[in-house]
Order: sequence, then structure tokens, then C-alpha cells
Amino acid sequence: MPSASLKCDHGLRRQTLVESILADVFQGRLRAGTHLVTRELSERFGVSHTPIREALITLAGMGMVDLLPNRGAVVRRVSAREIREVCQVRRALECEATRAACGQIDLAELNDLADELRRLMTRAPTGAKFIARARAIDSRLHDLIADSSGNGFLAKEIGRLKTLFRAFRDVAWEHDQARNDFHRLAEESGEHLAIVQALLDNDARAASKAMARHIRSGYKYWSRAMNNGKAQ
Amino acid sequence: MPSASLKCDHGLRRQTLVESILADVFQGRLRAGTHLVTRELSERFGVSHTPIREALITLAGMGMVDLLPNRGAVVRRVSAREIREVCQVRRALECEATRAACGQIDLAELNDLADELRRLMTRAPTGAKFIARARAIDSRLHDLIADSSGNGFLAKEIGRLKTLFRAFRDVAWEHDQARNDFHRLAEESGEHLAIVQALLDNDARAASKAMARHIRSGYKYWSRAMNNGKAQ
DNA sequence: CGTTTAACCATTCTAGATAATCCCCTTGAT
DNA sequence: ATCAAGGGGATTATCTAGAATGGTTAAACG
Repeated sequence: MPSASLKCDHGLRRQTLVESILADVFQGRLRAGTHLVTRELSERFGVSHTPIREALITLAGMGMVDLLPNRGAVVRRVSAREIREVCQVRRALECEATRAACGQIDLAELNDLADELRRLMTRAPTGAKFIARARAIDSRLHDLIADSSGNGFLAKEIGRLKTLFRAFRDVAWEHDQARNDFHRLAEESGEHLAIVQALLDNDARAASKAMARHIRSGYKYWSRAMNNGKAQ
Repeated sequence: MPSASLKCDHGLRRQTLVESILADVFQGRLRAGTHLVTRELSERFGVSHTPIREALITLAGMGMVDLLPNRGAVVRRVSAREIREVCQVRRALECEATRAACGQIDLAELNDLADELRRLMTRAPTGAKFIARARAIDSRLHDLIADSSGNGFLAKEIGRLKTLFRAFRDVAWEHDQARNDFHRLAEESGEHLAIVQALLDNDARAASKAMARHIRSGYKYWSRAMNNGKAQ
């Protein structure tokens, strides 16, 4: 009877471990280049090294860490180039999803999103609530499009890239919170509306182009902010 | 001192294990739906269960097996629908790579490929040598395009999808070797030549379209053969 | 000062303990 | 008599723990 003390005996499964480590990366406790030492992590999370190792293998599969043979795992140090590359792939897939979703997507949902967007755009872009709402709409729209593409695999890949991009961006930015830029969020809303409008018009070509513009402009904003601010 | 007997002590690393298990799937020793029991595999490969488990986690990350919590891994039973979905994603990415490669790709290489293709197409499409050459050219062209896209991440993703598609197709076909169809191989050469030609003309739009046609027609051929033959 | 070697540290593997799932058989009720 | 529900045994995934391998560093010796 080793442990009546540890309630979390098997409460922590691999999935949870992966998410915990990911959260550490997102929140800046683990920065790019950090060497992930299994014993440290196992102590931190109260499990032995094997499940930790398994989580690291999963993360390596996701492309979040590099797994060097006999040298362990390090949080990937991503270059601006790589982020651009991920963005390009993401754009290709999101555009494909948009094209495919056109004509199949739920119009009621779309109209609802359009209303939300218009309401959001009439308000002054300030406050935490504005950020939350803008983020929620962004997430809802992208998810709706991916799910309406009729291609589950495509949707899964897009989700994967979203996580990857977010992680890479946060790592590169060293978790600067200044990215809550109201101007950019307002700009995004306009781009979102263009996508929704094109989808409502059942115009696959226009929708795909609007999506491409949206992702490109998001990348460009990020890229510029990165160079102006703490250049790496 | 437990084992002077085992020479292969640490000769088998995870990468090798993954490849060995993948080879078993490719060659039909492990069919779709097969439950992968860690102890069996550990005996087969002469290592303990932990490295096997790690290999299975890697394979799950690749999408080759499903990892059910507390139930272990099964070789994914893929539906025709899923193969179509993978194909669609692959098409989107290969087209993106083609567009990006246009103008950057090495023209000498391209000309060489065009020559090879023309030579291949003058011959009668028969014999093992023909198959080998057609396959080699296919591989060379796709790799050249991916590598010339200037996007390493994209190239990696394309490679991943290629493996995935091949595995899925082989599993679905139950490893029927009859897919060495000379008519299809000849047809493919024509499609390849169209891609090469468009790239030589520096016409990104045409090249991308030719690539889309190529992948679509490959899928359609596969799909038809699947329905005619051993329908599932 | 360069080379070699020894010791330390982290990864990776082996092995055994633990817990969860599944299957079959029994048991009780309708 | 039949079927549903529950329990026990076997099987297997998952975790813990510790041994061995390999890489790295630093000190000692030439």
C-alpha cells in the first residue's frame, strides 16, 4: 500500500499530462530551447518518468518539441521562417475547407455570426469583454467552417495547425501579452465578416479569397509586431 | 548480469521499431482492425513492452493506429470516405507546393525528368523494369516539387500524408498486388509530363491545375478499382 | 597545453506491480 | 424457461521503480 496520500494516483493520464506541459509552454513557464528533464517533470506532476516520456513522445509527434536520440527533449526554438511556413500550410487548408464548406454550411449559424460581428463592430473596441467576444467569434467561425467542410480529417489537421501556430507564436513572442491589440481585433472582425458574407452568397471563390486574405493579414500583423517589438 | 545472450540489446531504437511495425502493416502481416498486443510485439522484436508502447504512441500520432484508453492500440480500419478525405488534404497541399515551387524549381532537373518521361512513354508499358522506372519518376517529381516549394514544413506534411495514404490504401486493398496496372502507370506519366511542362513554362496556375488533376485521377482510379474488385 | 580517462547525469530499457477491461458464468426475477 | 444483472477470473494496458547505456564534463596525467 504505497500511497493513500496521492489521490491523483491515476487521475493524470497521458492526455492530461500533454495538456499540462502544453499549458506550461503557453504560459511561459517553459520557454523555447528549454531542456525538458524527465525527472524534474515527473516530480512536478507527481508521476514517474515513463508517463512523462510518453507525453514527450506525443508532443514530439505534434511538432512541439524536438526529441534528440539519447539527449532528450527540448522545446522547439522556432524561427520566424518556420512560423511563416506553418501559416502557409494553414492558409492552404483553411481555404480548402472554406471552398468545401461553401453550399453546405448552416446558414442560420452564419447569419447569427454575421449579426454578432456587426454588433461587435458598432461598439468601441475596448475592454476585456470585447477581446473575449472577438476571440469567441473567431473560434466559432473557424470551427464552423472546418466542421462544415464535410471532411473530418481536414478539420482535424486544421485544429492541429491552429494549436501549433498558437504555440509557436507564443513561444516566439516570449508570451508578450501586448498582442491584445484592439486595432487588429477590429480589423479581424471586418475580415471575418467578408468571409461570412461570401459564404452566405454561396460564392466559394470569394470566400476562399477572403479566408486567404484573413490568414495572410493575421500573419503580416504578427510578423510586423515581432520585428518592431522585441526583434529576435 | 542478465543477458550476454542478447546482442541486439539496444540495437533496436524507437525509430526502427516504428518502421518495423509499419512494414508489418504495409506487407499485410497486420491487417486493419488487428489488436496490437504489446507483449506479443515485445516478444516478436525482442524488447520489453515499454519501447513497444512508445512506438505505438508514435504511430498513433501519425494516425496509423487508434489508441483506446486502457484498451491498447488497433490498426485503423479506414473507410473509403477517410481515404478520400486524406486525398483531398493531400491535393490541397501538393497544389500549394506546386504553386510555390513554380519559378524556383531547378529547370535542369525538370528537363531531365521530362526526358525520362518521354523516353518512358515511347516504350511499351510492360515489365517489372517499367514499373520500377515509373515509380522512381513519380517519387522524384513529387519530392522535387515539395523540396522546391521553399517551405520545409509543407514538404514534411506532404511526406506524412504520402505515407498515410499509402498505408491506408494498402490496408483497404488488403495488400492486393494487382495495383501494378500498366494502363494506369502510363496514364500517370502523361499527367506527370503535364505538370513538368507547366512548371517549365513557369505557369503556376496551370501547374497547380495539372497537379490537382493528377491526384484526383489517381484517387478516382483507386476508388473505381476498389469498387469493381473486392468491394468492402 | 593537449589527450585520455573517470565520474556524473540524463535518457532509455527491463522488469515487476497495479488497475482496468472483458468475458463468461452464475443467480435471481419476471 | 429465458433473460438481465452481478461477480469472479483471466487478460492486458498502464504505472512504478531501478538497472544499464550513452553522452558530457572535468580532472589528471603525459
